[in-house]
Amino acid sequence: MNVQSVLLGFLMRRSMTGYELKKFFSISFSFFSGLSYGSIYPALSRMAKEGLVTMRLERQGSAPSRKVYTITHAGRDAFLDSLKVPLTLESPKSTFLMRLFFFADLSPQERKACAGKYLESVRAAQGALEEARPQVQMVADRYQLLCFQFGLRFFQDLARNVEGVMRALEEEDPKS
Amino acid sequence: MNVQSVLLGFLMRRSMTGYELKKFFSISFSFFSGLSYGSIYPALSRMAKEGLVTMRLERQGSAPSRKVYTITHAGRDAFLDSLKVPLTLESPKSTFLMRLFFFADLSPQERKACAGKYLESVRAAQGALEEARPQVQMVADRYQLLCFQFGLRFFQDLARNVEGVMRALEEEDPKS
DNA sequence: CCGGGCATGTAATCTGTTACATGATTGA
DNA sequence: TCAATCATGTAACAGATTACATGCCCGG
Repeated sequence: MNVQSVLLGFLMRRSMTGYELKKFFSISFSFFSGLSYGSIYPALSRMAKEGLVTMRLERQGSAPSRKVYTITHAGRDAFLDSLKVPLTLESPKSTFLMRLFFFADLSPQERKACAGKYLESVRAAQGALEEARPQVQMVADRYQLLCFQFGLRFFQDLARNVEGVMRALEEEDPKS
Repeated sequence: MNVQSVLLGFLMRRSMTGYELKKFFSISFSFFSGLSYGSIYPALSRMAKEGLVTMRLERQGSAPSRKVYTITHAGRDAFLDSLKVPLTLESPKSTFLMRLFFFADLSPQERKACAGKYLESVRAAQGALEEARPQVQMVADRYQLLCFQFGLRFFQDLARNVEGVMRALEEEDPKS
């Protein structure tokens, strides 16, 4: 699932400018992915060249022109095809996992501090996601809500997993 | 945690060639990350230039020479410093999450098939990891074992999460 | 004799981010 | 007047992967 598919997916819902796509993306997707203008604008240009979208220039007085992109039939086909490509399971690329792997090179205090801070950040992410719920519920369909819940659970599970590690660290060095 | 830090981390344990590093990496790390020669060899050359490692050429008759890399004092420092850099929480970049987001564009059957196949692959990964346990236990220290268990739990949690999605899909369309 | 493991490396490519560059409108 | 929002884009960089290129040794 690359930039192109995501952009097409949003354009399936309605026509938008690159700027709006980024905003939309930030609201709905923020917790599991990000997209920058540096990838959105070139992708839209390319897709227009390839006939997956059409562009309509909206001049508005002296204000900067908006480029409203609309998905074409070919674009829809490309998007629906991309939804059928078999998924590949990604490995849990966690910075914490990497760090944990080399915990032997840290002191007991450093180990606990590291795991503790990570746990905090996981809980913070979880909290932020929970607070975003009303916003998400405004724009999300049934499956996007499922997506949201998947994300919440993900962070909950992650927190529990890290808590397990912390318990193991405590057992090994109960003092301090 | 970039290529350099990982390589230095392994070289903290013992001196090795690029080839051995890759093998070591595959055994211990495979389930949460991968490294290719295309990134290992250039990194080792660069690190040698920067004085983080030293290289000893081992000629062995007509067989290809081995380049055995040994970590230097500067290398140790660099590695230990890299362990103290604060972790940033990464977002759950899951291909499944992306797909789920656009499930409205699939048929009920396609949705179930997608989630089902993904669940299968998660369970397969879980199984593969469990089978690798004896191998891991041979080479892993206490924290690397913790790492392994973290990975196992990760897949278990992921499977449960996907099962939750599948139940939601069933409720919506109980027939078939 | 041939496949697999040992051993090294480069070049092309991909896919994206960050920083830079510009400029108007609008509301506090 | 000043910050935020709207709006577009490029250039440099980053960090990797994949495919290519080479060649020996050993066991079956």
